[in-house]
Formats: sequence, C-alpha cells, structure tokens
Amino acid sequence: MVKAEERKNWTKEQKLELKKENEAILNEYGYCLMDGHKQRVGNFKIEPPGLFRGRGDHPKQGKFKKRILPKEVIINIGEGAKVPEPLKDTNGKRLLTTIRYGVSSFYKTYVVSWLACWVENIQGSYKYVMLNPTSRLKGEKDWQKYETARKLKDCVKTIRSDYERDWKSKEMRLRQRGVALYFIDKLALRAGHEKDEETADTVGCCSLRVEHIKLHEEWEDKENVVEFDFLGKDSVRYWNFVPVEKKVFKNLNIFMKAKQGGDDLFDRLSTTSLNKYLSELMDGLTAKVFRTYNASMTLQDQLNKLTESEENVNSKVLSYNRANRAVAILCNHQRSVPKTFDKSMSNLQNKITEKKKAVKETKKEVKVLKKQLKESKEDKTIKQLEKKKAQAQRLEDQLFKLEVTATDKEENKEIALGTSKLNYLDPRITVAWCKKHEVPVEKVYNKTQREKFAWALDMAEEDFVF
DNA sequence: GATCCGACTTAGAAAGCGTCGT
DNA sequence: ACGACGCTTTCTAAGTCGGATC
Repeated sequence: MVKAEERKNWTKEQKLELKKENEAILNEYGYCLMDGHKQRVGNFKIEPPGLFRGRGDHPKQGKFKKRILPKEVIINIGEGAKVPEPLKDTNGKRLLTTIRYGVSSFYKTYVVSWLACWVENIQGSYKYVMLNPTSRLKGEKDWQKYETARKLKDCVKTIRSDYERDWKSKEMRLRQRGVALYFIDKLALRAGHEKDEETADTVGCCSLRVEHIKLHEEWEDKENVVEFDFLGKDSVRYWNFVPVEKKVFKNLNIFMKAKQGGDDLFDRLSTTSLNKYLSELMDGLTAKVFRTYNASMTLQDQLNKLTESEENVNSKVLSYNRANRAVAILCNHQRSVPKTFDKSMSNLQNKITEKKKAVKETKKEVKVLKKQLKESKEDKTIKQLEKKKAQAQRLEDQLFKLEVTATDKEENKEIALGTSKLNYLDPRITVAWCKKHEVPVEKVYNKTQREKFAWALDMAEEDFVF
C-alpha cells in the first residue's frame, strides 16, 4: 500500500495510470449480470487489513483486523454459472475460493441477494458484497419500504389510540409497551435491541435505562417535561427536552420507582415482543417503519407549510432544505462541524459584502444615467440605462442567492441532511414537489441521488401524496 | 423465552476528485 | 500549473429484524 502523502507527489502520468487501472478494475469486477441485466455491484473490493476503528467508546478499538484470504470468501453464483478463475499467489499457487451455488437450495426457503461474503475477525460477523443502490433489486426494496410506511397512514390513528389506552392498563407490561411505542412514534427513536458488552454502550428506545431520562415537572414554562440524554447509534448523543402527556409522565415515574440508574426503564418490554405486537396490527409493521413514516410525513407537511408559490427557485430550494432539516433534526442525524466551516463561512461573508458594494454602486450609476436622460433624451443613454438596470437586477439576484446560501450553511452546521434524504424520505414526495413548483430536480438531488431514485423520477406524478 | 445467526438497511467520517481563482 | 475548496464517492461500522437454536 502506498501512503496518501506519497501519492500526492506523483507525476501527472502516474496519476493518470492509476486512474486507468482503477477504471479497469471497476469494469472487470464492478458489475454483475442479474436475470440478464447488467447491474452495478456495491462494495466489490475486500476490506484491507488494518486497525479496527470502532465508533464512540468501543472496547475493541485498535484491534487488528486481519487480511481476508481467498479461501475464506464464499461466492454465491447461479448453478451452471462460470466459476471464476482462481487468483494465484506470488508463487503461482492457486488460491481457492469456496463457491456456493444458489444459496437458497442449501437450507433456506428464500433467495439471498449477496454475491459474496466472508467472516470478519473483530466481532465474528458476516460481511457481504451486495448490489449498488442503483440496482433494480435495491430500488424495488426501497419502493417496498415506502409502500409499507404509506400503509401505516391508514392505521396509525387506531394504533395511537390503542397505545394511549395502554397507558392506563392494569398490566405493567402493556403500560411500558404503550409508552415506548409513543416515544418511537413521537420522537422517531430506534427500536433499541439488547447489545453485548463487546460493543460501545449505546441504546435505543427499548434499551433505555433509568439514567438516560430525567423528569421535570416544570421546565421553561412547560409542564411534564422528559429530558432524554443518551448515546444512540454510532454513539451520537440524543439530548432533548420533551413535554409529554400527564399520563406518560406519571407512568415514567412508576417505571423508575425503586430502580437504579443502570436498570432498564422498560424492564417488561423487548424489541421482539414489541415487533410481534406491531406485526399483528399491520402486515410488515415494525418499529423502524415509524421512523420512515414520520420522516416522510414531516417532509411533506413542512414542504406544504414552507413553500410559497411566488418565491423564486432559490428560496424554494431553501424551503426544501429547511423541510429536510426538520426531518434530520427529528431523526437526530448529526455530523461534526466540518473542519473548514469557519473559513468557508467567512469567505462567503466576504463575497456577500463585495456583492452588496457592487449592488450599491450599480444603483448609483443607474441614478446618474436617469439624471442624464432628463437633460438630453439620447437613444444611447436610454439603452445604457436599460443595460444598467438589468445589471443591477442581476447583481441583486446574485446577492440574494449568496445570502440564502449563508443562511442554509449556518443552519446546517451540525446537521447531516444526507442520511434522511437517502434512507427516510420517499423520493416521490420530492419529485412531486419539484414538478409542482417548477424546481429542477437537479437542485435538490445530486447525480448519485438521481440514480438511486430513478424509479421515483420515472413515475413522477405531480399530485403524489405520501 | 433468551440467545444466536444471517441478511439486510442505515450511518458518519474519510478519501477522492473536479473546479475555480490566482 | 497549482493549491484550496466543496461536493461526491467510498468505506465500513452499527443498527434492525426474523428465524433458528439453546
């Protein structure tokens, strides 16, 4: 392996050659044939050996992740498909790989979608080579996910009144389930499975411990406020003050009674039993469906609230980003402040100052021309004035755009929009909004996103309702 | 019913790369 | 031609969840 530092000093020719090499690798290994269709493969390169970098306070951080040998890799190919030529080591010895023909026929009643897999040595878990998100298979799955979430719309009312009823149940188990489900629904918390000691200490809804919440009867002129403070997925901190219904507040008091900080808040509840209950309420319903449902609903609501039909495209895009941001906040999608944030922000401010100056000056020039015109009605001056006016307008538009960008940037400082855009927001909402407000899709989706959401771009109904 | 296993989605950071001003 | 900057792509860890197994 060549160090990145060294690579920087390579000549243009060397860099070009590397690029060509990578292209050749992509062409040879980056695609597969599925039902006769050529599909992009996602991660077709095996993970190189190195130090394991867990996130947060991970007990196995720094452990050596070993090199995976060809014999450890299982390839899943169709029966009768051509077995790939085994790679050879430096001595010309064949490095054999396990081939598994149609995994479904072995012991499964369903067909898996992975192309290859191996077992990793840190947690002993499987790693898979799968298709790219642009593939037909992944697109179909994505569509299915949103259809399940949309189905929830029809029964969410009943589910909500059911869990509110459960807050008064005689059975503690049902009260806990009712409160937990309320959190999952209202706050878009993750299910929160039990985890072993070998991973960072993070929690979701069902695994919340007493120490993760504080009850405030009053907090900033609100009543019955629950303060959440815990580390969620990827050790991202969830810290939120939430006013809740009195019954929920009282129940939490009961759940916490006679418990230590380290005890489970919902000691009579497991993700398994919760999901089992949910699946009885609606086919395909699980805890995570609520996240998808509430995220997409929030986007749609916010777009309706924030978009003004008379606005120009830039303000509309700002509105879109704000709606997207509301979802990211709901789902707690954070990022660390980019290293270059302060610098790029001050660059932007400088640009704004300069543009303001330019606007001012151009307007002055317009005035001068107007004065001239009063004195002598020359054709030349009329033309000049028109030109100046147009220039002033152009500059003002540019200024406006810069100011919008600055607002957007500041509001986005510590919030990651990408995750919700990619995983939680039904793309058909976005596409319909773009159509309705005559915003080019390119303004809200980049190339990758457009490729991934090709299925929705094709459908493109203007009156789509999630 | 608890725990394990396998397959899949979701996640933030790092690396890569094209563009733009100098 | 060159480096800074910002967006895109890659990387792989960390979740969810259903079914098998203990």
